[in-house]
Amino acid sequence: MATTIKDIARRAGVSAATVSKVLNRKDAFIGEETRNRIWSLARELNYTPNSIARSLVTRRSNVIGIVVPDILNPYFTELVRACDDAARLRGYTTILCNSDGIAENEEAHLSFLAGHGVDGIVLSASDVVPNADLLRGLGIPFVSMDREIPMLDCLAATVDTDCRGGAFQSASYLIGKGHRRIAFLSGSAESSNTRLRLEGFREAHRRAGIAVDPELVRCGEFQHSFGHQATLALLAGTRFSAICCMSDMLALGATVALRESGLRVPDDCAVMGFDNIYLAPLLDRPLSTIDRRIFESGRIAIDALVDFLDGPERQRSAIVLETSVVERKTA
Amino acid sequence: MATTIKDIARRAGVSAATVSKVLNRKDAFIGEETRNRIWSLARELNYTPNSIARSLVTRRSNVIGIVVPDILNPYFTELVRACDDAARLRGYTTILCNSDGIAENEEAHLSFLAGHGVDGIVLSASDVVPNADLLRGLGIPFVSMDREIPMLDCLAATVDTDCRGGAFQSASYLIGKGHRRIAFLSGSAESSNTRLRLEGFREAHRRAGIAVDPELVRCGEFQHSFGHQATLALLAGTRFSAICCMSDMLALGATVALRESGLRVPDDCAVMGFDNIYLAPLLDRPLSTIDRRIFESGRIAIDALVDFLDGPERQRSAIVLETSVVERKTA
DNA sequence: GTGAAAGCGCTAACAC
DNA sequence: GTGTTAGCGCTTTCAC
Repeated sequence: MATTIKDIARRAGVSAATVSKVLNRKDAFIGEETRNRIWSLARELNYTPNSIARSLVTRRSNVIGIVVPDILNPYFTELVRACDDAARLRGYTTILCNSDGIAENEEAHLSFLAGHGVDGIVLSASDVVPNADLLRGLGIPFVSMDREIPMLDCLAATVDTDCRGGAFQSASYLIGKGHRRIAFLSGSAESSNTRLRLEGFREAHRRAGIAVDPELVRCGEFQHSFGHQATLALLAGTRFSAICCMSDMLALGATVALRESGLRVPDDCAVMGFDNIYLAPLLDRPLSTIDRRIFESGRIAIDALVDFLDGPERQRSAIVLETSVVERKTA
Repeated sequence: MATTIKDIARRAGVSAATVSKVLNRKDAFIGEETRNRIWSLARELNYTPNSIARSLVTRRSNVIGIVVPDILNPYFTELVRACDDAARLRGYTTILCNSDGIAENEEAHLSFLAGHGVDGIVLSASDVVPNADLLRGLGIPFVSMDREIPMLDCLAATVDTDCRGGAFQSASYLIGKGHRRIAFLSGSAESSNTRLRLEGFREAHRRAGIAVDPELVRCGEFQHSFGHQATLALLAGTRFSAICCMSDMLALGATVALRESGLRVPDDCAVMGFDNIYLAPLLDRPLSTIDRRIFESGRIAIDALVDFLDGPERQRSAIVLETSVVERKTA
C-alpha cells in the first residue's frame, strides 16, 4: 500500500490539510518546525502524490493528449518526441494515441483522452477532417496541426507548415537545376494538404514558363510503398528527369524503385523529399529535401497550447512555419 | 461541464448507483426498461465516463506505462507501437516516457507513472541497471526488456532477445561468405548486452578456427554516429572485409562511412545490421540484418504483463526470443 | 429491482 | 498556524 497524505498526517500529529498545504508549498502560514517534520516524513515514507486523486479535485491533470496517425512514420515520431520534450519542460506529460488515419479511431481516442481528463490535446494531421461536433462537445482546448479545421471555442491554436511554399521551393530548386519534366508524388488528392502543394508545384512551373504534364502528377499516400509503386508506374509510361516528392518516405520509395530499374540518383533522375526527417541526412545517399522544422513545430504547438491553458486571456494563435531547401546528394 | 452519472440518474429518475451498475453491465438485477432508459440518456447526453474518478475507487487505471530510452530510435519506435497496439487489444492504453538512457530520468518517470496509477510498466533496455529499490518500493508489476534485472516480487516477466545467438548467427553468416577479418561494432562495452553479443561473435570465429583481432572490436553506442565514426577509425588503422554491427543504426552509420571513403557495399565491404527495423528493407540498398521480432516482443511483453495483472495466480514468465538471419543486399 | 451510504486520496474554503 | 468540513465522480456493500 502506497503511503498517503493521511499516513504522514498521523505520524506528524497534524491534519491531512496541513500536510497537503506543505507538500504543495502553500505553507506561508505553517510553522517552520511542522513543515520540516512533514517533509522529512514524506521522504522517509517514500511518499508519491496520487495524481489521480489530485486531478479529481483540481480538475487539472497536467497531461496533454497527442493524436497522430502513426508513430512509426518518422515524421510523427519526431513530432511526438518534440511535443513530449516541450510538454515536460512546461510541467506536463503526454499520452500518445495512434489513429492510423481512421476517423473512428480518432474519435475513440479523443473520447478516451477526455475521459482521462487531459488538459489539452494536440491533434495531428491525417486526411480526415476532424469531427467538429465531437471536439466542441468535449470542450477540451486543442491545437490542430497541418489541417483545415473549423473555428471552435476550444481551438487554442493552429500550427501549419507552409506546404504551398515548400512545394514551390522544391520544384523551383529542381527547375533551377535544369529539369523540365518533373514528376510530383504526394498523398491523397482530396486533402487540402496535397492541393496546396500541387498549387505550389504548378506555380513554380508557371513562373518558369514550363507546362506541367498531368501524366507526371501522382497522388495516393505519403507512404514509402506508394512512392515505390508510383515511380515504377511512371517509369513504365513516360519520361522525366526528377521527382518532387511530398514526403521523405515517398522519396525513399521512389529511390528504391529507380535503383531497381537500374537508374542512378541523381545522375539519371534527381529526387527531392519533403519533411527533412532526422534519417534524411543519415542515409547511404543523403536525401535532398525540404525542411519543415518538425521539432520546432512540436515545441510551438505545445507552447501555444500551454499558454492557452495557463494564460488567463486564452489567446488563440495561428502559426505558419516556413520551409527551406536542404541540398544534399539526391538532387 | 461534462455530463456525469448523476445527471443521468436525475433525468432517469433513479439513483447514481443504478446508473453505474447499468453502464458497467452489472445489471443482472436491473429492469429491462430502466436499463434502456439509462443507455439512451447516456447516448443522448454524450456521456463519457470519468476514468479518473473510476480509477480512484477501483484502484485500476487500465493504463500501462512504457519507459524506453528514446522513441526516436527506430527500434524503440517499433517496440512502442507494438506495445501500444497490444495493450489496446487487451483494453489498456499506454503512457510513454523517454529516459534518454539517463538513470535519473528513468527514476523520475517511474515515480511519475506510479503517481498516475498505472497498473503496470514495461521497462526497456538502456545500459543502466534499473534501481531495484525504487521498483520494489513502487510495487507496480513490470516487465523488463533486454536487461539483466534482480528478482523482485513485482517482476511480471522478462523478455529478452537471444543476443548471443544473434551475434553468433551474424558472424557465422559472414564467415560463411568467406570473410575472415570481420569488424565488430556494438554499444557500451560495460553492458551485458554487448558482452553477450561479443561472446556470440567470438564463438562463431572459434568454431571456424579464426582468431578475432582485438583491433577490430569497437564498442561505444548503438547510434548511427558511433557507427560512422568507428568505421572511419577502423578504416584508418586496419583491414577488414565485413562489419558485423549490433544495431541497424550502427550499420547505417558504417555504410555512410564506407561510401564516403569510396568503398562499395557489399563488394568492397559487407555490412550486417541487427534488429531488422522496418526501415531496413526500405533503404536504397536494403540492409542484411538479424531479425529480432521487434513487434512480437512488444506484444509478448504486454501479454505477459496483462496476464500477470489479470490472472489470479500471478505467474511470472521468462521469455527469450530467437533471432534469424535476413539476407538482403549489404552482405 | 433499486437506493443509501461510505469512501477512494486529495484540495480548498473557512473556522478557530 | 492548524483543523474541520465538504466534495470531486465514481463504485460497492448492504439494506429494503
